[in-house]
Amino acid sequence: MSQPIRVRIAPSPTGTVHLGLCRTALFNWAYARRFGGKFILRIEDTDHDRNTAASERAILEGLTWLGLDWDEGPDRPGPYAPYRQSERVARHLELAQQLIASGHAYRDFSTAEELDSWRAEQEARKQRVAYRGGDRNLDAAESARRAAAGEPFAIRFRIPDGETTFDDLIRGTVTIPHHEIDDWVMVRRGGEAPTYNFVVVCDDVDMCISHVFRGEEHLVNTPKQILLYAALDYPVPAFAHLPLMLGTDRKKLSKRTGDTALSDYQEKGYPREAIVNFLALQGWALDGETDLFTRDDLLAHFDIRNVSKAGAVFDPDKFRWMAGEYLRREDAETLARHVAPHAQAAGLLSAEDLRARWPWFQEVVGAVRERLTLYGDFPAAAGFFFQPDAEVVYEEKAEAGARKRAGAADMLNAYADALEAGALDGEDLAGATKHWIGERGAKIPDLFQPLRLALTGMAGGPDLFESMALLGRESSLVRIRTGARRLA
RNA sequence: GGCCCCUUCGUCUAGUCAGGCCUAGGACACCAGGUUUUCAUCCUGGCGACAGGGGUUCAAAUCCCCUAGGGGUCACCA
Repeated sequence: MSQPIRVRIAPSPTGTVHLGLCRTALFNWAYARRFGGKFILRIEDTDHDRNTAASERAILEGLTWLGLDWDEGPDRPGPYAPYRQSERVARHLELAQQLIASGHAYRDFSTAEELDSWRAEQEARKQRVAYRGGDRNLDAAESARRAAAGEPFAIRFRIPDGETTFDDLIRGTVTIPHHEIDDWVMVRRGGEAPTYNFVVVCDDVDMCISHVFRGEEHLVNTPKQILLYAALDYPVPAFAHLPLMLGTDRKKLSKRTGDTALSDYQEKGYPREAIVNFLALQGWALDGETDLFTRDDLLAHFDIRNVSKAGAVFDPDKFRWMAGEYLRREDAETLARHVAPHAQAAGLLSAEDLRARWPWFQEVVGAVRERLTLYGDFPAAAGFFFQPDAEVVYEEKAEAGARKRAGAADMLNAYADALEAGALDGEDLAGATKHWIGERGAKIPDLFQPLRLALTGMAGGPDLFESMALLGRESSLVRIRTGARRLA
């Protein structure tokens, strides 16, 4: 294995950017970066109705956002361009012809109807037999003549007798008997459209891919491809089949049991490093003790050989926890910057407000940071700071709690009076307030609970005095007076 | 159903290749305490697993065999 390390991710641009794709990309990327290889992005857009330009863009943006940079790709031309499979079809067809000439492939003139009836026969016989096309042994000259006459055909790979054994970097030795494998279609009837299993190998060959790391669902495809490498007379790359990411139903992660799109997590405000960290933990562990590790830790220790074999059930709770860990480690400035888009999206304040009151905004974020798990939690946690003073939204539970305090309204008014009179001025408003409560023969919650309601409308929240400072004297007083009125 | 892969706490996993350091470690979740003006954060403690059965060995989570369970795959989709 002295050849240079070149790994790749080959997503098809259909739909959203799936977390499974992100993890496969991450492992390929990490391997390339750890061992000084190249990471290639190739778009698998073999002509299909589902391919969209928007999806291709989403893939490039998503991977870029995650910080998984590639060395060669559709937007980053390298020595093996182009990096979009649809642009390489001429080459695929050329190789297909070459394989017909060498006898590794043959033209199958079977019609769709013939195929259907063959399949029906299998069904009836209750026993599956691999497809060996009727035209498999057609005389070469005859085959060429019919093709020249314009008769439509598909090109199939000729699976020899025997079995294929290969060494999987994660699973060890895997053997699959050939009688399980169809003579598979390399080029569809019509002669213009090559299939996935074919182009993948053609392109991996042409791009000198040394290691193929992909999902376990491709494990049984591997013999087909290995046989093709041999037919093309090209060294077989190393393979590693990653365990699948499973949903809570223990089946391949899908929308059935939760969010699977990277964009879902971006929109909810998961820190990107938390996503990378969590994805890495799906099948790989740094040392078994440390769950939280940096990208550098990953790059210093990652090896595909340490990836586990068993599928990993995706645990949304642990993912959220991890997001919170990363979020809370951010400094005030960074956190505020990450939270700002969510505050705007929720209509809390405009871009201009944000600019004009940036230092204040940072302090507000700082006041609630312990209550955030995701950036997107900010509007719910700190929304009250942005509500009109006379219209603070009271949560039912909070209001009920405040009403249980006898004389809550009077208490609030009296407290407002004291504040206005400057009776509590000084360094320590919290201490002065507690002293004030004691003088009146009341208990702390008698004031604090209604006060919290008046100020924030919530039952929980940041420190009351910090909140008042952030709200400002005027706003605070209006809110307290309003609270007294509403509780009366 | 055939074939292939997999199997340690509910979940993610360490330990398995090189059998003894494992009365199986960490984390999430959960439960119970503590800190706190509330909520949250934070701290402490608890609960909790080697799928089952046979071997091999002085010794097995670790090696071998069988069984069971789960998953993947069987397209002119990718």
